[in-house]
Amino acid sequence: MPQVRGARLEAAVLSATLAELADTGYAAFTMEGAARRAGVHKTTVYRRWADRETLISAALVANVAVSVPTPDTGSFEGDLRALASDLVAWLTSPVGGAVVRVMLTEAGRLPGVAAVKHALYEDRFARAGVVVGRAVERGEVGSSVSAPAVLRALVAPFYLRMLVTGEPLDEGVVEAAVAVVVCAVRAGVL
Amino acid sequence: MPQVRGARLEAAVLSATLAELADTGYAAFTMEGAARRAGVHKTTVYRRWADRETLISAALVANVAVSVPTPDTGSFEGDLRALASDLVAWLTSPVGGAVVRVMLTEAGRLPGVAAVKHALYEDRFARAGVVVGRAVERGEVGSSVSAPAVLRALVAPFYLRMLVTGEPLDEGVVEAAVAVVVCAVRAGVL
DNA sequence: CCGCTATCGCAACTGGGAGTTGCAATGCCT
DNA sequence: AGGCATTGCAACTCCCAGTTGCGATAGCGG
Repeated sequence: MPQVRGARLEAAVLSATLAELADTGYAAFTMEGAARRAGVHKTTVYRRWADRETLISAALVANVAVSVPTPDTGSFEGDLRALASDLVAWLTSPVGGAVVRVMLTEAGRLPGVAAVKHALYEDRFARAGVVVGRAVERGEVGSSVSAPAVLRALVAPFYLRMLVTGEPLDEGVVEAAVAVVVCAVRAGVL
Repeated sequence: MPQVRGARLEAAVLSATLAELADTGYAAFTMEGAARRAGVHKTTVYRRWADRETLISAALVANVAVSVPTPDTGSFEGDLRALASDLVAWLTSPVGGAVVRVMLTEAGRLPGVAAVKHALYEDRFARAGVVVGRAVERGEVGSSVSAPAVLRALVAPFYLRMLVTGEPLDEGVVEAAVAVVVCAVRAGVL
């Protein structure tokens, strides 16, 4: 068993941390468990990350999806579908699911995590603004449509299923959400 | 300082447990902290509840809103508004907010809590079924409307704000949610 | 009013995980 | 091969979960 060190070790520990979080949850997470899973000694973990919260924050921050391209399918409905599909794919992926779940529950109290959350939302709302703006230019929707309201209405059902009811997420849910948003926008209630 | 015992003590400990959960969160919750807040010794807590999880489950179960009357305002929109307002009032109350937050995050793994959650959802869906059924009888909506879909669409925005974005919950949010649902039902997409 | 008993407070204990320290071992770069 | 940074390891303190035995007390019936 060759001793691993440096960047490979760091990546192994962060990955083990995420796996451990997914398995046991935030409350039952232990530094020793993560170290053991990474095949590394506890002291080594503490040399790179000050404490439990710092390690967990780092693992989450390293795994949030960064800038993906803003969809441009040529139609408002197509763009909404693309946005929704991307989010559902992320939420249903093993890593994404674990990251979001932990980030939105106990770890949301950690300042580093809160900052990343905020930046992520800024990005998402900006993206929705671009999509809505193009739809307005095309004359598909009125100029009074609120982009944040559209985004909230679009994603709310996914988080409800994931965090509250525990119901599964599939393409049918995406279609339903898109249909509701399109209908609400046409009726002028968003 | 007179020694408290019996039923009053039990109530004090459960209340302190909820307060402690709201303050520190599930992960940082300690039996000694809850006991101290209740003005009671740690041993006494362990005599009534086997362990940490049992105590937390008991505190949550004792504080979930039990059967409230199903609204019957005479109109579909009025009933939806009543359902939504009740939920928002519960979510924004100190006790309700804490209970829901803890129940939907880490404590959801506890079997006793999961059972209560399930029962609560059954009740909510049944209530929504009654409201939709009456609207169908009145001819306000088509008979193909899905009551679970209506309920999900109605409540999703509240949980999104509470658990994901952290945005405030007020009557404006209720109105917006009701408007979207009414519009979607009329368009036949729910 | 007094004693009986269930209940509570308290101190002391084990066990495990957080976080720290000093030292020996090992990998990597020159 | 030598030097240096990094890792492994053992030993420590501290805090909280959970347990035990005993002394104190409240509220009960007589």
